Amino acid sequence: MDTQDLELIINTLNPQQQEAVLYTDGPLLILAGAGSGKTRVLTNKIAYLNKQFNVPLYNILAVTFTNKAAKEMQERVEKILGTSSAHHSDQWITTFHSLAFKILQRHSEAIGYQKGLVIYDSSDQVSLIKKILIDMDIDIKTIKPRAILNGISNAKNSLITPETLVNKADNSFKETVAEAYTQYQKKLLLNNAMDFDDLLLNLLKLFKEHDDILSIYQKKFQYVLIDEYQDINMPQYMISYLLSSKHKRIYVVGDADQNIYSWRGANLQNILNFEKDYPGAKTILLEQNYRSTGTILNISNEVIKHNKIRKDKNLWTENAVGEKAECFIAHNEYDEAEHVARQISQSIHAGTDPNEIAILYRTNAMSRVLEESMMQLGIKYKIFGGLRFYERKEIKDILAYMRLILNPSDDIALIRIINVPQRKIGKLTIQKLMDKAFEEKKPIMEVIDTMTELRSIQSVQTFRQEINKLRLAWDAGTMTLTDLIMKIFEDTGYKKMLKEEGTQEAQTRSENIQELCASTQESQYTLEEFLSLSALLTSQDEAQESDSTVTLMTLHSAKGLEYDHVYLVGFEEKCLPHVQSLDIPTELEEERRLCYVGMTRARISINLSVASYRSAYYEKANPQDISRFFREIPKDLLNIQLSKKLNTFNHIVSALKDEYDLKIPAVRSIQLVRNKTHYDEDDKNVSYNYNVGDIVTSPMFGEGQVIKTIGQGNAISLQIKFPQGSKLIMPKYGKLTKVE
DNA sequence: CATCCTCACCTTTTT
DNA sequence: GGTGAGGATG
Ligand SMILES: Nc1ncnc2c1ncn2[C@@H]1O[C@H](COP(=O)(O)OP(=O)(O)OP(=O)(O)O)[C@@H](O)[C@H]1O
Repeated sequence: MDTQDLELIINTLNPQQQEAVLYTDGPLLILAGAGSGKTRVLTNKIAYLNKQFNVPLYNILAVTFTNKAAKEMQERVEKILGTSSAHHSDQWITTFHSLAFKILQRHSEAIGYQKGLVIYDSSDQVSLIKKILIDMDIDIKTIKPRAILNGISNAKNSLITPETLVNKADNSFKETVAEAYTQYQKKLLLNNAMDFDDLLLNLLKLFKEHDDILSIYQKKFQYVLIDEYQDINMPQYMISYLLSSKHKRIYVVGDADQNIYSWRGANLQNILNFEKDYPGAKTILLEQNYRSTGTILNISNEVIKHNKIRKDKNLWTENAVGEKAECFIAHNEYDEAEHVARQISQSIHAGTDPNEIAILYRTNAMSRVLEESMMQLGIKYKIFGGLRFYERKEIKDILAYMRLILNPSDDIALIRIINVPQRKIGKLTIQKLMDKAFEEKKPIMEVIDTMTELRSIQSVQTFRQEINKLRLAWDAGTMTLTDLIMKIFEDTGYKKMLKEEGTQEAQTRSENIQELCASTQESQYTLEEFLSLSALLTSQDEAQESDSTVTLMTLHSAKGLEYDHVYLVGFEEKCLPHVQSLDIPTELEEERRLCYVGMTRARISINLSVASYRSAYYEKANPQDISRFFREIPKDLLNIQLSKKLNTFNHIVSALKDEYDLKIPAVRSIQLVRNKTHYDEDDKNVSYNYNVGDIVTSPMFGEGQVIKTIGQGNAISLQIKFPQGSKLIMPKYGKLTKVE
């Protein structure tokens, strides 16, 4: 039996991969390009350690980049080992942040925290820092809270303490950051809370200050495996170093070309110096790509070669050559989105599994237009990123109640919900409570009784009683999380509030809370586990795999994933590469790596698209140049397709036409000619006579009503409201018929 | 104290 | 195009 399993683990790998799995004597660095099976090696290695050496899974620490990746790896390991190895409860295939949280929860007192740690997500951070800045008499209009938080986060990622930052501050902004940082950490501690960065820092602190505790985990984690090592930051590097410093059984995999998180402290040096930091380390290169077609690999390799700061590597495949990459030149982002949605729709009708299609973009904001097109064509899709479930107002409100029940000194939670639903406790009252708490350096709950002069003190006391009642009920220990959520929802009047609002939106919110409830039905978590988990879960973890849906996400989120068909939209200068990185060579190279990551997600096809004009949210449409990365793709591996909707003169087309074989859309070229002759006639003979209110039919959109006319004569444009939305159409081109 | 309105400004990427 | 701060009004 066992030997069979072992063979299964080994035989599905090529010789280099096998070597990587079998080598267990000391530090191991696996350097490899995209799709070469790095993750597969790690997965099989875990299975191998378990099967060959009987290493229980609880002695193996495997760190992945996202919770989703961790879950996937867990599932794959389970599949290889069979369900018999149900060490379910004590599995450590996880992310650095979850690892830190799990450990810190157990030892919070050792670093000056109490039990019941709370994790602050980014909106909690913002409200806390705002509060601090206001206390510091700083105008949050001139100094943006986000900027301060960035400064703090950068400091943390470089292991700089508040004190050091104060000493290093050499201008007033830095001084502000340093002072805010100091206050921020104090407040967090007071609220028994940590932000994401603190999880790592505090774990490090725990390990550094408590040899005995470190030693427990060094013994526990006999093997340390780390995926995506190129995107590890300083604290993460230190944590993995400490954990493996006794036994040196640390196996890491990474690809320097996929380093895309340097902006949040990921340091390439960590992987480049691995052999130096871990003397005697063995390095294995994986060079065969199993994921993509020859063409896709070729294109990606050519693009990434243009990075100067880079070691070249030889990545090859035995897969079929495959199709050329498509590149669609659209008029604007709407045209682009429509085209992408059409293509996808056709592809799905032709039998493609929607789950095997992904649309990738540089910024979250770009998803909206795409979503609209997907909806119009009735294509089911899911979005990674954007607003997470746990970041929705109503969910956070309920969670805030839960936080306050768990931890009465959580002022942020208190302020969030003290007047939701309304209890006639206004800004002034809250301000006074905050001031008092600030003065006395006590949590708000504890200063309430000293504030008898407040007009709405009665409401505040009632509120406190309400919370205390809920806490009492919970502490009795007979309630499940589901019960608690329902009780909060009903007893606080939240449900009533939503009901009375009566809007569609309120209905949705109510449903979301029900969903939160449902999600706790089967969980075994304690209240604090549940709360912190909810802060750690990202949008990536929430998606249900069951449906057949197309995936939309940012290039960053696509890391580590793979799809048959990849649509890479916004392949433009200022977009990819992003405008903010154009002047900074190192960041430009990171953009190129991002492009490389995106392209190498594809197994079968890459579909690029470019919008000739794109409007950045508040601006009007700006002409866009095609991405420099486009020119780095070998010409013979590209099929360029022009949109029918392009203006007669298009800057991208004229820039490309001498070098590239541009396919003029067949329909359009005929139309052009025909229109040209018509045009002359039109000029003389036809006068378009459309007025607001006219009913028209269009072959493309069906029946609609004119809601606006722009221009006149044969150059008239009509804004027409169709069932699926309003369109701007020129009757000259649009073949409209007037319905009398 | 609550609600409605206006105006400014905006996110690049995420655990 | 949307969110949040701040002001005017009930
Ligand atoms: N030896 C092999 N034989 C067949 N298929 C393989 C082999 N090794 C890996 N694969 C497949 O190749 C694909 C890529 O593997 P994997 O995700 O492990 O690569 P990776 O190096 O982690 O990629 P990336 O760095 O791009 O995320 C997967 O579908 C995997 O199943």
